[in-house]
Amino acid sequence: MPTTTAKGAATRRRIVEGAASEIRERGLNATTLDDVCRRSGTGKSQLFHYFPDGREQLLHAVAELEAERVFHDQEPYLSELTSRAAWERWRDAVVETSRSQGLHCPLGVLITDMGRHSPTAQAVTAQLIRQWQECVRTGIAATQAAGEADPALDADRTAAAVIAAIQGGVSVQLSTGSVAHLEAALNLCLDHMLS
Amino acid sequence: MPTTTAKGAATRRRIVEGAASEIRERGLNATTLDDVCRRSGTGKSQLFHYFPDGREQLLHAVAELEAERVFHDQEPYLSELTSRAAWERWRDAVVETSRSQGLHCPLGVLITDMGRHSPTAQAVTAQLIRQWQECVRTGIAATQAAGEADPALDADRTAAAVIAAIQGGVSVQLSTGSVAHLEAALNLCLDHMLS
DNA sequence: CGGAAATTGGACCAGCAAGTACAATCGTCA
DNA sequence: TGACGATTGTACTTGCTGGTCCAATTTCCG
Repeated sequence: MPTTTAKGAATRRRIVEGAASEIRERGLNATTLDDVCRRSGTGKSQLFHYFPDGREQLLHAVAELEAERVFHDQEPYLSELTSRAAWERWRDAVVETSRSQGLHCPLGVLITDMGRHSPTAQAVTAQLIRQWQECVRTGIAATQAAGEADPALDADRTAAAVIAAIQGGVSVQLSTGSVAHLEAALNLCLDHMLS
Repeated sequence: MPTTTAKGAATRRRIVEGAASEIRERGLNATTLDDVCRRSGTGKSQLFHYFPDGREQLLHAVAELEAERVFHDQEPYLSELTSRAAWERWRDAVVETSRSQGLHCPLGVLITDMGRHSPTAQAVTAQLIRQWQECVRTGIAATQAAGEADPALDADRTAAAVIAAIQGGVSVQLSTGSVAHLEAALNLCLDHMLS
């Protein structure tokens, strides 16, 4: 592994981001390394220079980038989940993000496309799920502490259910194009928690 | 399209079932037509004889088969959903099926793998979702009529949430190997409905 | 400056998978 | 039986994709 300069790091970044865009827009198995090179204005020699293990290694980097993006999108809402109004803002943000991104949703791509085939990407998604669920769990506990949520709920299991609801809504959206299921699932979770 | 004899129909069936097994066990993109031929004890000439449009057409047939299988597995439970005990039996059946099939779950394969890439398979999954959701909706309405479920619930939206919960639980399972999210999501739905 | 190391371009290779060609059988029905 | 269409085996073609090679060029740094 040669030491890398600023220029090299920039190229590497262009490659990863180009790959992420390409995968989001056209799907994982439809994306070839040549596509990535064309998109990022590089050649295969660069790609294999920065990712000596080839496709797998690049995919791992993409998975990390997408995981970070998903988490980053949620963060501003996740930290303030204590009131019903805050939960509803968060729900609206989730639905709206999913609607506007449509099939190009990083979460959907990450979990449904990448998660299964390469074990390395699977580790990244598992980590994302854990981290995300932990944030939701914290929000639920805070809402309970604020007296706005049913104190009898198991915060961790409920958080798991919320994550599954989102994931399921997104999956259905990927098949049908409609966010109705995502909305319904989130509404049910919120209604159950905040009563 | 030549007229097909009994022997031909049997061969065709073997091909579709072989393809379905192969896809369930090894994933969609890892399954080649040669794999399917080897598995079903046929050759490419048969495959293209019965599926002149090749891979796409075969995938469509596989999607139909899997959709039917998913629906058929649920059917005995879906028709008797009126009491809490019945809902719990159904939940246990869903979880157990998903657990035992693990990564070989037809539903997961169908929606997460096949649904997106070929529009024809997408139509099949959309149909499956509609049909399934309708059954759940009927069960919810029946439970409400029996006085065991909250009558204020919108049966259709609730059914949509339940479908999303299952789908999400299965998706998470495909990434993490654990059915905990599926269980949590279904439990939340049941708790919300039956109170 | 000047050389070593990093970076880049682009041709090339090997293998695999979808799809084709075609001839050889098999089955059925007049 | 015999002919015609359905069925099947095999070898082949074609295109693409991940990955390699190597020489040219740029960048860094004493």
